[in-house]
Formats: sequence, C-alpha cells, structure tokens
Amino acid sequence: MLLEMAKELSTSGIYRLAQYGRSLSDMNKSDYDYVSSQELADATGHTAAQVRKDLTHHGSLGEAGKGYEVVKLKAMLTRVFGKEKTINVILIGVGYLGTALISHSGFQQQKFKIAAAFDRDMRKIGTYVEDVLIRDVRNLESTIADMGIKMAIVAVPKLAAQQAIDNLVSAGIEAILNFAPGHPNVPEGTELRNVDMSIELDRLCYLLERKDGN
Amino acid sequence: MLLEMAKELSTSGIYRLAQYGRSLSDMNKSDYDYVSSQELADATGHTAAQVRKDLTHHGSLGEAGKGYEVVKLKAMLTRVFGKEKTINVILIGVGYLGTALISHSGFQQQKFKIAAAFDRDMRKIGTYVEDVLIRDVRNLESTIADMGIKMAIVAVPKLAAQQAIDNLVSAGIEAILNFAPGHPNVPEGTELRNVDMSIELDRLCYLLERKDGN
DNA sequence: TGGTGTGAACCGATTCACAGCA
DNA sequence: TGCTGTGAATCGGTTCACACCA
Repeated sequence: MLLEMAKELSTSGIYRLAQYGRSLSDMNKSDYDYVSSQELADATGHTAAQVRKDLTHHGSLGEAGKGYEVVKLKAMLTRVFGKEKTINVILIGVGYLGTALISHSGFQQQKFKIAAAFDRDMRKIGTYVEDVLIRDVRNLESTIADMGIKMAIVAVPKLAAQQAIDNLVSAGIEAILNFAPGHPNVPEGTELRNVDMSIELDRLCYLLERKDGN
Repeated sequence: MLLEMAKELSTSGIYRLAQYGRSLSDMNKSDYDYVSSQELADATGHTAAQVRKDLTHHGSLGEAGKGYEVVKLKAMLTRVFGKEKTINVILIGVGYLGTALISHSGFQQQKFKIAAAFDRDMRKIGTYVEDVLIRDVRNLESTIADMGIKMAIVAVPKLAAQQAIDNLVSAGIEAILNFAPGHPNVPEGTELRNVDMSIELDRLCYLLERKDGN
C-alpha cells in the first residue's frame, strides 16, 4: 500500500502517534532493532491493539512475528507530521513563559525551532534570549513573510491575546498554539490549539473530588 | 434531584465543564441574569445540546424558556470541582517555567494558589518570586504535611522529573500536573496529567500537513 | 414563544478475537 | 511460536428531535 491516502485521524489518534514517536526516542533502541506493539503500548499507557490500529492506519509496516523496525517507524512518523525538516516557529510575547519556551529543550529535540520572537516592550526589543533576537511586534508581518513561517506560539497576557492572534492571522500564520486563557476567535482554516493551565488543574480537582472523602 | 450521585464524567466532559465556568466569568453577566445553552455553546465552540447534556448530568438547574441562572450555575461548577475554597498547590522547579506559573494570573482568578515553591539550586532557595518563598526541596515532605497539600505542579527538566514525581508521591501528593516531557510513572491512585508542549506543536504540524499542498 | 430535558438514533473510536505470516 | 493486521462486536459519546414547561 504505497503512498496510501492519509485518512483523517482523530485528535486522540494524532496525540498517540506523537507519543509513540517520543517513546521511540526514549527507549534507546538502535534503528535496526524492532519494537512490538506491546512495548509501545506499555510505554504510552495504551493497548497493543490500539497501537497496531494506529500504525496500520498510515500504511502497514510491521513484520509478523518480529514487530516494527524502528527506523521505518520513525520515518513514517516523520512523514505523517511533515517534519522532514526542522519546523520554524515564531513566538509572540517574551515574558517568563515566552522565555521558558525559548529555553525549552524539548522543542529542539523534536525538530522545532523558535526562529523569531516578538514583544512590544521597547526594553526587550533588540536583546537576545539564548540565541533568539527579540523583535518589535510591528515587524511581525514582514518577518513572517521573509521567513516563510506558518506556525506561531502565543504567550502574551490574556487581554492581549485576541489582538495578537488577529495580527498573526492577517500576517498569514496558519497554525497557532495559544497559552493565554480564554477562547480567542480564529477564522475558518486557521488551526488553533489552546493550552489552559488552570483548566488542567480543574481536571485534577475534579478527579480528587471523586476520589477523596466525597 | 437533590444530592444526586455524581456519575463519572468523561475526560472531555470535565474539560467542557471547566470551559463553561471560564466563559461564565468572561461574559460579564450579573449573578441573577440567565444564560442559555446556546450562549455557552457559542462561547466555547460546542453545541447547545452538548451543553445541556453536560449540565443536566450534574443536576438539572435550567428553567424552561429562560435558561440557567448564572449564580446557580456557578455554584454547581464550584461544587463539582470541589473549589469552595482556594486550592493550595505546590510547585517543584522554579526556572523560567516555574516563575511563569507563579506569575500566571489565571490561577488566582480560578482560586488556585501556589502556596509553596521548591528548587534544589541553593542560589534560589530563600529568595522570593512574587510573594512565594522558594524552599529547599529537601523540606518537601514536611511542608506538604504541614500545609495539607494534595496537588503539585512539576516544572523541572525532563531528567529530574521522575525523581521529583516519586518524591511528591511518597510525600502524600495525590494529583500532579507535569510539564516535563516524557511519561513518568505514578502508582495507582495518583492522578497525573501531562502537558507536553511539543506534542501540541506536533498536532498542529499534522493538521498543516493535511491542509496544505499535500 | 423560547429554551430545557431526554430518549432514541447515530457515529466513531476502542476492544476482541483470531486468521495469517515469518 | 510470536506478533501483526483486521473484520466483527462493543462501547461510549454526540447529535437529533421533540415533548414539556414557564
């Protein structure tokens, strides 16, 4: 089944696929070792059947009795996520969170690079965090165009988020990872994912409530 | 249906419930106004039927023809999440991310308080970030016991995460929000939620792949 | 009239069980 | 024998449609 058409994959399916990729890097297997669906299942907390379904979904590459060849599996994941090359991303908002994101080692390992950072605080503009130059947010549009960037991370305060996102969209950004609380609007065709840390805490609260005394 | 038994709610159900709470704060309605399932649906991007199903699940409190009284809805949400009082949380790891979390205004608004922060860097211990004293991680256990804390946020580097989580568990922590990449192990009965920022970016990559040229 | 509450229908995702292959 | 690939069965969440109520 070469060049199979990529069927749509559910949100949780994408998430699991990404997890398999992480686990694969974490188990230090050589590229020519094999990994079984059961091993991947154990490492990620899913079931072996689930893993197999997910993997076959993108072209069958397992070998009966042996498992999946690590190098092939990695290649498949790279292709599915379109990560043949490092993905350049821009960052809006260089406060503590923005700085943390620039320093975040996980991005580099996963072939993401923060190619440019923007802020509107004149005291920050022109300085560097790690090796990333902080630029004036008024140059957003031209920088995005020059660099051909498609993805952005928003790490500005809640009240500035919608404006920042509007600017990104009109500058041609197609996918946004937003850390500001709230539910910013984006036009059809722009991908937006929100990470709301206090909602994550709420989930934990809910679980504790169900478990404890109550 | 007073004191209804709280049925288990799906992960996504909990998430939506938390979102309704946020939206409720954001729409500045008075406590005695009413809000319809349609309004909540628009604000959160779900369907009206979905909103109603979610809300009735925790006791019916809508009024036919009018909607849901804001004050009652808020009270219900507060009860479901066990947030009658401010929830004290501790933080492990006061790097950029940890500092960002301490400064994060969203927590305070949602009745979460970072009651104590820990690090193992002697230069940080004894100093303050905002009004939070940074303590020696070796005092973790006693502080948790003294303060009666149940929830923790882990913002240490990847390699230190499993150790930090083990320490938290043996100190009696029951719920952990982890920002380090990877899949730390926790014993049965401890709640763990992972926020992996590069997996979030991967999801966006996948979506872009499907949309663009490809 | 407007909007809730809910059974029924629908749909997709997960699990099961096993045939088939190295 | 060990492990994949996959149809079939199952499960649970979402949507639909409408009765009912203020």
